[in-house]
Amino acid sequence: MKEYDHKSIEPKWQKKWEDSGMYVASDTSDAKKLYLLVEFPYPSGDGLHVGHVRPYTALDVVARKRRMQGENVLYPMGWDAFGLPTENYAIKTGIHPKDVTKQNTDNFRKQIKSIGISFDWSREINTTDPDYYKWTQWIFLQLYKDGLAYKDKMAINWCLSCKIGLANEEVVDGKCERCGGETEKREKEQWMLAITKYAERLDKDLDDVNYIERVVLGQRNWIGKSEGAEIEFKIKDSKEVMCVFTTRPDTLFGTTYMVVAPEHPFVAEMQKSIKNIDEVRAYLQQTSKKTDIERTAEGKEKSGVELQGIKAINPANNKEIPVFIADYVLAHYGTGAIMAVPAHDERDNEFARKYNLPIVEVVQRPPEKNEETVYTGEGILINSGKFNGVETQRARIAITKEVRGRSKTTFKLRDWVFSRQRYWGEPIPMIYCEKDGWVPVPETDLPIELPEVEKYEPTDDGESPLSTIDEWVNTVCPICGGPAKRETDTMPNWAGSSWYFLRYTDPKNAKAFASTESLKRWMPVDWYNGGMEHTTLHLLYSRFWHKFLFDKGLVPTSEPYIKRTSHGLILADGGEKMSKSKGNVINPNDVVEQVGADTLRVYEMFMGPFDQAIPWSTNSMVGARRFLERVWRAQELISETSLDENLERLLHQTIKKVTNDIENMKFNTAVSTLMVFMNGIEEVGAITKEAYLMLIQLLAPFAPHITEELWESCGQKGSVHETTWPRYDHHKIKETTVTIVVQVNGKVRGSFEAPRDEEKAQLLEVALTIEKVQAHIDGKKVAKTIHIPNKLINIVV
RNA sequence: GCCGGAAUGGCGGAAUUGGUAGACGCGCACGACUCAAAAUCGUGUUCCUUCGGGAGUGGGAGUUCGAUUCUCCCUUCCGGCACCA
Repeated sequence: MKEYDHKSIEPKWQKKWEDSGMYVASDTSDAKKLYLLVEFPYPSGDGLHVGHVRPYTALDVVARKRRMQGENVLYPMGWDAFGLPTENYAIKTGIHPKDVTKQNTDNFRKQIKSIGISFDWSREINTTDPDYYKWTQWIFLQLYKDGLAYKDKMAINWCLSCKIGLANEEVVDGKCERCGGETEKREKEQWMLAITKYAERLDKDLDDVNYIERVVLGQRNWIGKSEGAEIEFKIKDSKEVMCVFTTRPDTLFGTTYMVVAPEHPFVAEMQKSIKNIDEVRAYLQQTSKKTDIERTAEGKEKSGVELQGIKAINPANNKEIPVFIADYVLAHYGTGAIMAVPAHDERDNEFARKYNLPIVEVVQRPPEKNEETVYTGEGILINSGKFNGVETQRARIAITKEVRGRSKTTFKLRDWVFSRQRYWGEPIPMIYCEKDGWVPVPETDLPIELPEVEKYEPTDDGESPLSTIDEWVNTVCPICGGPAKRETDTMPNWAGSSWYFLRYTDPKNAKAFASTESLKRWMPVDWYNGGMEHTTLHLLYSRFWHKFLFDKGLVPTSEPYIKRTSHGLILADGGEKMSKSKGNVINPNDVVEQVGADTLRVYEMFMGPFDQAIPWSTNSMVGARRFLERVWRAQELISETSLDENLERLLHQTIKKVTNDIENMKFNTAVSTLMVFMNGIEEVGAITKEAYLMLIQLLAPFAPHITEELWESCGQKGSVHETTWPRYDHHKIKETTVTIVVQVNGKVRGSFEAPRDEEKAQLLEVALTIEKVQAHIDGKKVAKTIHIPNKLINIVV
C-alpha cells in the first residue's frame, strides 16, 4: 500500500475534474434543479481566509451529495470586486485598480480550486467587468424610469477619511463601517433609491421565506414597521395644525404636552408667535452642531425648550397644552412631532419630570406592577371621559375615530444613499443638461465605462476623481443635443451584488441581464448561505431590487432566495477575531500545503456547529488528518468474508445519520458518525469491499480528493462523485437486542441485555434479580414500576 | 435599555416528542513497538471517596417515578439594535 500523500493526490484530481467539466450545471437537463449560493467574495489582496473555507465547503458538501442523489446542481462563484481597499491600494501605488483586481482574483481562484470546491467555473462573473456592470447600470436606469431613483440634497453621513458619503446602514456607532474612521453629517446632492416604497412588502414577505430566525428578526428590526395613528392637534389662535404619529392613541387623554423635532418646519413658520424666539434659536444652534453620536452620548439626558406663546389643543378633552422642541424627537421619523404621554411612555416621563410637566395616568396599572416604574402596558382606561373602562386595544380604534385621526403604518427604514464620490465603482449613467435637467443615458450607450485617470483620490471638495476628466465629463444631451455633463458619482459596492445571482443563470448574455428561459430554469436560489453582517445591507438591498424586477416582469419570483442560512465566524486560537495586526491569521494555503485540502475541509466541518463562532485549533486539526489516514489504511482490511452483523447495522445507521445531518447542516455530527463507523471497522478488523466503498461514498462530499483516489485504487471506474448516494435499509438499522436500564426511584442501579420488544413482566423479573437493585429496594415496598419499551425499567419504592 | 443566542470534563463539542450525561475529536497518563525518538497501536481519562458509595450539565426554586431537556426567578458571556413615539 502506498502512503497517503495529499500533495500528489489533490492536484491530480483537481485537474481531472476541471478537464471533465463534471461540475458544470446543465442548462438542458430534465433532472431536478438545485441552485446553491454562497456570497461571492471581495477579492482582497490578503487572499483567501480560513473563514471563507467554512461556508464554501459546507455548501460544497451539500452540492456534492445532491449531485450524487441525481439533482442538477448550480453552485457558482464570482467576484464582488469594486471597492475601497483596491482603490486605496491604487492611490498608494498608482497601479490601476483593474490590474490589482486581476491579480487578486487570479490568486483567489487558484486558492479556491486548491481546496477542491465544486464550483461551476464556466459561470464565473466579475462585477467590475463592463459586460457585467452594463446591466447594473441598466437596472439603475429602470429604477430611474420608475421614479425609484432620485436626486436629493440631504444630510448624509460623511466619512472624513474615505471622503465618501455613506448609507445609514454603513455607519456603525458613528464610525465608518469600512475604515472605522469618524463620520459627520453633511449636506450633499445624492442619488437615492426609494427602498422605503418596498418597506411593507420587504417586511411582509419574510413570512413566506425559509430564513433562519435571527436573519428574519434582524431584517424586521431594521425595517422597523410600526402601526399606529396620525392625529391632528389644533394650535390655539392659529389656523395651523400639528400632526403627530402615535402607536398609542388610546392614551390621548393623558397627553399633557407636545414635542416637535428641532428641525421641524413648524418652528420657522410660527416664529412670529414665539415669545422666547432667542432662546429657541440658541437651542436650535446648539443641537444642529451636535452629531447623532453626541446627541446620544450625553447619557441620554433629555433637553428641550418650550415654545412660549404657543399652545396646542388636545383633541380628546380640548385642554390647552404646551409645545416644546427637543432633540429626543427625530425629524425624519413619523411626522417629526409627538404627543407626549408622560404617564405611559418612559422618554416622555423623563422629560416631564425634568421640566415639571403634569403626569396624568389614563391606563389602570395592574396591582402587581411596581409603582416606581412607568407603566407602558395594556389595561383599562381611566381619566378618559366617556372612554373610561374601555380596554386599551379597543380604545385605540375608538379614540382614533373620535378625534378623526387615521390609521397609519410607519417604518424606520430610510431610502438608500446610492452615490459615492469614488473612482472604483460603476459610473451612474446619468447626464445633466442645463435645459433638460437630469437625463438618463440611452440604453444603447451602455455600458458607460470607467475612463482612465491619473489620480484615484477624491478631490478636496469631495467630488469623484472622475470630475477632473473633462473629456469624459463633457458630453451632449441625449434629448436636445446641447452641451451637457456626465454624473461623476459612482455606485456603492452593494450595487453589483444586488443582482449577481441572476447573472449566474446566464452569465454571457449580451442582450439581457439573463434570458427569461434561464431565469425560469434556475430561479429562485434554493439555498443561500452568507454572513450575519449582510442581514441589513446586502440581503435587504438585493431583495428590494429583485422585487422591483419582479414588478417589471423581468424575473419569475418576487423573492430571490427560498432559504437563507448563516455560518459562524472562525476565530483565532484564543477566541479573538483573526486580524493581520494581531498576527493570528491562519492562511489556508499553508494548511493545504502541510496537511491537505481534505483535512482542512473535514476539520472545518468537524470543529463545531456550523452556525456558531468557533476558535481555530491547529492542534485539533490533527484529528481530522488521523481520521483520513485511518480510512486510507482500512483498504488493507478489505476481506472476502461476509460483513459482520453489528458492522452492517452500524453501516446502515451511519448512512441514515450522515444523509440527514448534511441536510440539517449538522456537519460536525455527520463527520463524527463517520469516525464511529471507522472505529467499528477497526474493532472488527475486517470489512467487505462493498461496505468500504459505501464509506468512501459517504465521505466523498467532505473529502473529495482522497475518496477519488481510494475509489480508483479499489478498482472502481469513473468518479466517486458521479456515483449514486448510498441508501439505508431501515430493517437493518434495528438492533435485535437492547440494553435495558434499571432505575430505582429514578437512579440508575444496573442494566442488562434483553431481546427487542420483550414484555414488561419478563423484564421486571430479570431486573429484580440484579444485586444492586435488590439492595436498594430491600425492606421497602414497591409503589409502582415504569416501563419504557426497549429502554428502561424504573422501580419506585 | 430592548431584542436574539449561549453557559455541559483540562479543551472543541455530543445527547431534547423528558428515559444510562460526557458520543466523536484534541490533550493527558500508562503500556506495546524501537538502541532511541517520531509515527502507529492498545488501555485509561467528569469530580470526590473511608472503594460501600456520593455529587454532577452557570445559580436558585418548581413540575415529574425520572430534568442538560419543560416552567418561574437570577447571574455571566456573546451578537444585534439603540431616544423609532
